[in-house]
Amino acid sequence: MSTRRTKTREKILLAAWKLLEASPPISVRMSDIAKETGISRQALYQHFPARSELLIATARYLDEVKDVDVRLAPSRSAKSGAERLDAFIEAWGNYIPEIYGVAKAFLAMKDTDPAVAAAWEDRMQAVKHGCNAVILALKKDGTLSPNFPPKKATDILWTMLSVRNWEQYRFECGFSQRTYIKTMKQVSKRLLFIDTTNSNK
Amino acid sequence: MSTRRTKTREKILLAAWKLLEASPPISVRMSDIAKETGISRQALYQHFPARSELLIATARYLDEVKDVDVRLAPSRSAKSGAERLDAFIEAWGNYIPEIYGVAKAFLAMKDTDPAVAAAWEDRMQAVKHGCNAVILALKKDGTLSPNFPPKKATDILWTMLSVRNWEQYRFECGFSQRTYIKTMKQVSKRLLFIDTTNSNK
DNA sequence: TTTGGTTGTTGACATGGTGTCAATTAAGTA
DNA sequence: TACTTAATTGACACCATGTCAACAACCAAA
Repeated sequence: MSTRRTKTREKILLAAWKLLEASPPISVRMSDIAKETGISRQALYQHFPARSELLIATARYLDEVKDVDVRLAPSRSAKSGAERLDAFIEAWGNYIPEIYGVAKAFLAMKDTDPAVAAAWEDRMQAVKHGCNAVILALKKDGTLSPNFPPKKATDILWTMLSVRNWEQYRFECGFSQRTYIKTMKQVSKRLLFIDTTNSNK
Repeated sequence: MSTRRTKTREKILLAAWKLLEASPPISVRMSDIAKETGISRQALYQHFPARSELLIATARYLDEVKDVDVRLAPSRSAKSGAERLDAFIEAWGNYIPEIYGVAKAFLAMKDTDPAVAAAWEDRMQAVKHGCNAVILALKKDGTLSPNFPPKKATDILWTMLSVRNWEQYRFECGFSQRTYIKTMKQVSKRLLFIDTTNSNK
């Protein structure tokens, strides 16, 4: 039971997380994380062979703590496709701000580090699967617009809900988080639902 | 007439452009640009005090060569709002791939360099103004959906047409450039047009 | 054609961040 | 207490950016 090692490791991940999620955002160096943890920079490398590994481990740690599956439960148990769409946007859309710091670090590094790119890709594919499930539920209900084949509808929804777009809406367009969620629901419905004389209230 | 200086400067910009636009994309260092230009790395700094300045100058050079205004002319002279929307998407959407290499370099650097961030911001605001003009034309026609106030419609269209989204559609979703354009036209129409018994063919 | 100023070249060096290594100290446990 | 594991310190390699100084090549005008 290397309890000491485990404890330090967790302290490191916690420190990394805290710094990455700091606002205003700062550039987080290995030395910053070491200082925040209360150990030497070199000791960091005994736990994580590279910055990229530490980043990936931090993401995994987040996954664990934040329990994504629980958050997505309402979406999965929704009765109609419409409800499922709303629940999914609610869950994922409100998850983004909680992971944004780490996500930003991933996005900044994925162009230079293949391992980071792969880890990011994984997570984004998971989101895409979520989108796809929503689209399939709509199709099953017969409420998916015939304008878009399911695959394409998935691509569109997925792109619409990207972290980059969240970033733009929040920081460039000045949307509040609430407005963001409301808008995404509104837009996705208008876009993906079959045309009826539907009033989207 | 420092014709020699001017000539070298242009050679540098051309080299930078060529390398940034290279496919597959590569990370472009000052030494790479120097080599491509046929001068020493240090000589580069006699023309551009920093990498960021060189990048910004390259963008300006692109602006000049590519003549954005001419491309946007069809959009501005469109008769209806609908035509204007199509023309704008066509112009901007087909412009993106031509500047993508440089845009990518901007996006990678704007988080660390304020000057780069400002230059990028400028260009994106120009695009946003284009989007806004489109929305206003729709409103004037009375064909803008009442679901979205003009400002919000602009934000949505602008975000939809971001370089990041183009990137995702092209490389993540595997859209062809043609499919991308077609999809953006289709989505924007469906989203922004007032509900009539419109068949979007 | 020589002189002078501009442009480019070479080599050396500072900086800042990542990652490595070796020797040493401090804990924690058998 | 003795052994193992974890952390510390200090030094160093690497790589990209950016700076500096001394020197060479070029072009133009007198």
